[in-house]
Amino acid sequence: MRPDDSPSGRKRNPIIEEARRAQIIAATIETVATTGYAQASLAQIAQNAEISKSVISYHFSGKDDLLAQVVEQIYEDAWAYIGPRLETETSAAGRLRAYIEANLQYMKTHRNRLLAVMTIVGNLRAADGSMRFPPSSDDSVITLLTEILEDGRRDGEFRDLDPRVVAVTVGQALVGVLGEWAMNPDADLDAYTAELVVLFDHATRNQEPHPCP
Amino acid sequence: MRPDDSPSGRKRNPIIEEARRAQIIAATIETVATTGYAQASLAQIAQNAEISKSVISYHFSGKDDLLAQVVEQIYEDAWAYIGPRLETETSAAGRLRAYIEANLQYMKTHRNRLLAVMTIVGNLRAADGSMRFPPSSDDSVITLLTEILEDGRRDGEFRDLDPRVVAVTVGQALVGVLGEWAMNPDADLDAYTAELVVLFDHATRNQEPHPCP
Amino acid sequence: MRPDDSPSGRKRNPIIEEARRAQIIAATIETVATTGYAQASLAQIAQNAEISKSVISYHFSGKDDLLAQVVEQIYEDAWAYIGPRLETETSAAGRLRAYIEANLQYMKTHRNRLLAVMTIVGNLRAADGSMRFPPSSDDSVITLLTEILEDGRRDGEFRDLDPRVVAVTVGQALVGVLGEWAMNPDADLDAYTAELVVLFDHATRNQEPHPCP
Amino acid sequence: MRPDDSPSGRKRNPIIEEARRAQIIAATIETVATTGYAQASLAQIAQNAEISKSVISYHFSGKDDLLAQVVEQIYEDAWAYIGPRLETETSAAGRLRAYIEANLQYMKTHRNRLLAVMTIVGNLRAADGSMRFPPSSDDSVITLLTEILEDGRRDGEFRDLDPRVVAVTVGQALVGVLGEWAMNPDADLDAYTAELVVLFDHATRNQEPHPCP
DNA sequence: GATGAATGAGACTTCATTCAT
DNA sequence: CATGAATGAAGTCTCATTCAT
Repeated sequence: MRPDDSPSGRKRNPIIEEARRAQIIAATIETVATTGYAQASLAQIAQNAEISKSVISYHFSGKDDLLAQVVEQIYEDAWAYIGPRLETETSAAGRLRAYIEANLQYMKTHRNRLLAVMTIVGNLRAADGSMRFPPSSDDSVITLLTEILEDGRRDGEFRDLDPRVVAVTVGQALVGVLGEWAMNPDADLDAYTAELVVLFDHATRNQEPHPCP
Repeated sequence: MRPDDSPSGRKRNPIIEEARRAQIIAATIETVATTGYAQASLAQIAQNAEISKSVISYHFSGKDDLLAQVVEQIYEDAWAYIGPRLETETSAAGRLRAYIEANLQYMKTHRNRLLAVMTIVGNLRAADGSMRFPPSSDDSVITLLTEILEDGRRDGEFRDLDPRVVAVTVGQALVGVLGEWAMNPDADLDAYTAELVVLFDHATRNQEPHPCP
Repeated sequence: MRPDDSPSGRKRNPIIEEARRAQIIAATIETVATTGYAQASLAQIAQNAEISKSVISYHFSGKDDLLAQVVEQIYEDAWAYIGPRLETETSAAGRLRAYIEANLQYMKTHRNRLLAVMTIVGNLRAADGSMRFPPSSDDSVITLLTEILEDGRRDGEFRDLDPRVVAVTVGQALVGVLGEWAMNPDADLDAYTAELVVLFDHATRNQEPHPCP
Repeated sequence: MRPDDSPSGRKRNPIIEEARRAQIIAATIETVATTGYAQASLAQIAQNAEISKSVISYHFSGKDDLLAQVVEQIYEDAWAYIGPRLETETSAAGRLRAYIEANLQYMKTHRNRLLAVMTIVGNLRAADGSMRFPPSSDDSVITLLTEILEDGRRDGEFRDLDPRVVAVTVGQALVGVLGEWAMNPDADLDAYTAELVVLFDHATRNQEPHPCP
């Protein structure tokens, strides 16, 4: 039974609780990133965390719950890094560039989180067989990018593009570059970042006919 | 044990052999696409194929072998459709557009193959835990796109882009759009295709300053 | 460890102690009656009692101890109700009838105790696999009924029956009627009671040949 | 997956199949009778049967399925013994006596089946917590006895009794005597049988006032 | 060529129990 | 006196694989 379900009103120790949760989530990220979805059994995770299997059952209601919380935790964490870096930008193009750069920077410093989130998102299914997460990018990311692109188009910064298609493309381009880097850690992710920024600048910017003298 | 290894005195019947192989692969595609990687047990696949589990073991050396052959079969099949459609194009931009269109068209008519290949590629691992396939796009696809982009840049059709980064981006953009459509079959894939064509045209084309009269 | 065994310097508080014991036993009866033996885990019981699992371990030396005490408590309670109702009877037949009626009346007003005791008695085993309680009826009940029947036979009230067999039969007949009512709470337990009284009156009474005039 | 679910139309070997089924059921009866419900794990059963645990899963869809089939098998078997012994009787009283005698005789020669069926019936629950079998006696037994009693009452053989209550009482009396014997194998079951026959003869027979000369 | 049957490893989960606080 | 946390054993079940037929 999860502690939350306990009707006891007595003291709990949220610090230890949270510490264990974090430890288990970290071990899960490590295990999933290293061994893949199918091999990431609770036994492996517990071994990596150097705890007993049942501790996981004690803190999470099951394997699916654990994996889902891992993804949500990473999304939250990533957004805590990216969000502030968007607010300092004034133009839509600036925010688009900032998003691309911040996203790649975050993942660059958290390779295993990237691998774990990609793996889990692509595999975790609900009981009815439907996917538990949208593929590859959080829905809120697509929404955000769509808004940026709409803003830019309305203000004339961007050409007359389809915001949603381009948003999806940006999201997947990031995943693509990250996937390349995931497979080949020696790839120059900074160079990729720079190139992507230029690419989407070209792809989105409004190219008015030059006023000829 | 595969028949090839068996010095059995029986006559081999390559026709039946091949028919069974195809039947099993088809059932695997169906099963993986419908139920996901984890649920695609040999039992499920055999049930879909209306054969006994042991038949699979007879024709394939194991589950991994089966899944790998499924992917290779689909790649082969897709290329048989796409390849000819590139040859009629003369410009690099034309070939880039043709690739995007042909790829999406093929997947549009083979939804389950798309789902199966995405699922397997993202999950199948070698014994050492490393991925058995590059993520999301066949290496040969990236190579092809890289060549097209290099040609275009050399000939001045394209701007001074990084061919590999853009190639990866194109590949992932396709996967992204396909992923969208995979989740929401009602999405207008043709509209997405058109948008992608325009997007990458903008993203790659050389925008020389207009010669003013 | 039970407090009795602990030479702790703390003051014992027998009032709280007993209150907790009663609360836990009540929750156990409720849980066993409602969910069955296998589902009656300490966690479930603790949840029903709105206490922590460890409290149970503190007051009882283990699950088996708890269950055994539940049964003994119910037997004690039932006898406190039935006993006085026998003392007012003078004939063996009257005491037999009174026992049947009082037993069924007690269970009628304590349905969950009935269910709990039937469940536990039928399942709780000693370490060597032997049953911890005689099946369905307390030994002392059989002894009591046997004595009543012996008295009645000796005094000529009853026919020449085998006291023990009839005693067991009475006991099981009660269980049988209660079982019926346990499954179908709408059954008319009072009608059953009346019928049983008549039945065992016929079954036991000495039917001397009528002295014909 | 159970073989029944296999869509393969190819040959099955019902002989081996049935032999294994019988072997597993026998081992289950043995295990449940000996160790009780809670201790009768699949591991124990498999060990008694000297097979692997998974063989059980192969032939039965789960533990509940196995236990339910054990009960049904025993009921069937018992009826195959009892049924013919009723048909030779012409009076209701004769059939009542024959049922009592045949039932006890069957169980006397199959002590473990008795113990197993009592144990399983009292414990096996459906997913919603409700019992899977009526307590202590098959419904069809109660129905049969009720019919016999109704017949006897209609024909004037029996007094004006409540057929259902008496039927339940007979059923439970049998269980009671069997329970006694189950606990104490040295008990004289034949004596019990004779006593029960007399008891229910007295309890049911119509005692018309003797016609005095 | 194909199959039914069997296997053993390993998966997830639940449970009664213990211990420091 | 009570608790939250942790444990390890055991439970049921699924799976890929093998083998005699």
